[in-house]
Amino acid sequence: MAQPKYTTHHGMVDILPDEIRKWHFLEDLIRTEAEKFNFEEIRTPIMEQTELIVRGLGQMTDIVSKEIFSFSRGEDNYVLRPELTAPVVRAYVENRLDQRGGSQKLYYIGPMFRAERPQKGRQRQFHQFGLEIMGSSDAIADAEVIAFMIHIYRKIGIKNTTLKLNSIGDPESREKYKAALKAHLKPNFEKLSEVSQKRFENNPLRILDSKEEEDRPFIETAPLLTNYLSETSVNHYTKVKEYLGDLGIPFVEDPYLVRGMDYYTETAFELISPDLGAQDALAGGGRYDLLVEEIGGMPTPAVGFAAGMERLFIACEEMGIHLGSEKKVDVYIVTLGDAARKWGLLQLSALREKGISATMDYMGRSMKAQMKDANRENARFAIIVGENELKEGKFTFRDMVKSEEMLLSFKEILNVLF
RNA sequence: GAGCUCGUAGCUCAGUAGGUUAGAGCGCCAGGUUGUGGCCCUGGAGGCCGGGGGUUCAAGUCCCCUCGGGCUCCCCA
Repeated sequence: MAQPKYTTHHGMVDILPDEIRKWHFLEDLIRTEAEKFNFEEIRTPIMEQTELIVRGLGQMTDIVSKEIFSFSRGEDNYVLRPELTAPVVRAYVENRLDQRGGSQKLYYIGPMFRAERPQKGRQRQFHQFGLEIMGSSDAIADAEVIAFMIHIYRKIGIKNTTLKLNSIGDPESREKYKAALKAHLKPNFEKLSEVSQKRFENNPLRILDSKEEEDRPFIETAPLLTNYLSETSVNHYTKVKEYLGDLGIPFVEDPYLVRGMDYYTETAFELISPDLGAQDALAGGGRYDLLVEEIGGMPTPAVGFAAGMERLFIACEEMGIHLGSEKKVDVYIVTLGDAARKWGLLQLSALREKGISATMDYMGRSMKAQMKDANRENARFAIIVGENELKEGKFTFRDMVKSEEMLLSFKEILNVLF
């Protein structure tokens, strides 16, 4: 096929009418379930100040160092948001949401942008939903965040998942651990993979995450972060695990789980699925107790997660789950002749006024073509109107499912439709 | 940034050792039914065989370049 003149940018996809129903279904589900958990939606701009993202996620992270779309205009630096935790925290601080009292429970749905090489489950514009609880350091908050996340996947029927859990502690214990880890790796520095060598100074924790074969022996013998956690961190982590157990949410502890953003503290978790291929993370999140202060707000503990919507759809496909209903319309008005077309146009509004969805042919096609169209559009009923019907004031009212017809006045049709 | 792989109708794909006007199924349009959908039958529209160059009497088919898609590494949703 010849390549069209204009196409979407690499890694950016159109969501077409045939697939929009599953999006609506998922969005509706997220909204109704989030409200059951008493979360409120927040919408922030697609673009933020570059500095917010750099400071928030960390200069050295992969996302900031090579995956953000940014540009400047005059004095201002813009960035297409690569995630929403930092922007939500910004909004929380900027709008003094803490003054609403209590902890703030926020959820969001929307597009994110990362300049990566697209592949299965990875696009440059993709969609996430997620939630954040601001103002609570209690493990109950961690448990609720995870519970909501799991709840959504259970509700949809995606069962083949694993919840990975870890605690990365507070900054002090992490510093102590980093020192110990570096001491352990240093004698074999030359044998480490190239990426790991690069991370040795600026981000040694991520070496634990390495999938490079040559790193494995050193990772396996490395000290565990778990053993360097402060008493407070251990207590918090223990509580989280206890609550998850009580809630009947199975999890696997993964002491090597380290997440990509610098703002994480304490609890870190990831929901993975073997159905996704190489990009196996359905959702991920954790606690970020220092981010609010980092961005200029009062010290405020917080925890949240983000989930990839496209990846959720991939998991559904693999499991044969169909989201959303078929497209349909209540009434299709089939018209013959100009007078009938005008009559149809007027009755469309009358039907819609009553809350009935209705449509008609706009192309002046034959009756057969209109019936075919009504069928394709999944019309429940067809109203057929020509010269005779107009004269008599009685219209052919066809039940498209039962294939039965009656001759009724428009008023009688309205009665049947209720 | 690196590697692998694939580009033939709207979609899924056939195209035999290079050989005349490039095919099928689905979808679309029309007719069979002068006012009736889904099933069936018939017909039609729709392809610079991704683009450019080369080899050859002859290229969808072979070679080179290029563009685009998909997958993988890294990392993440």
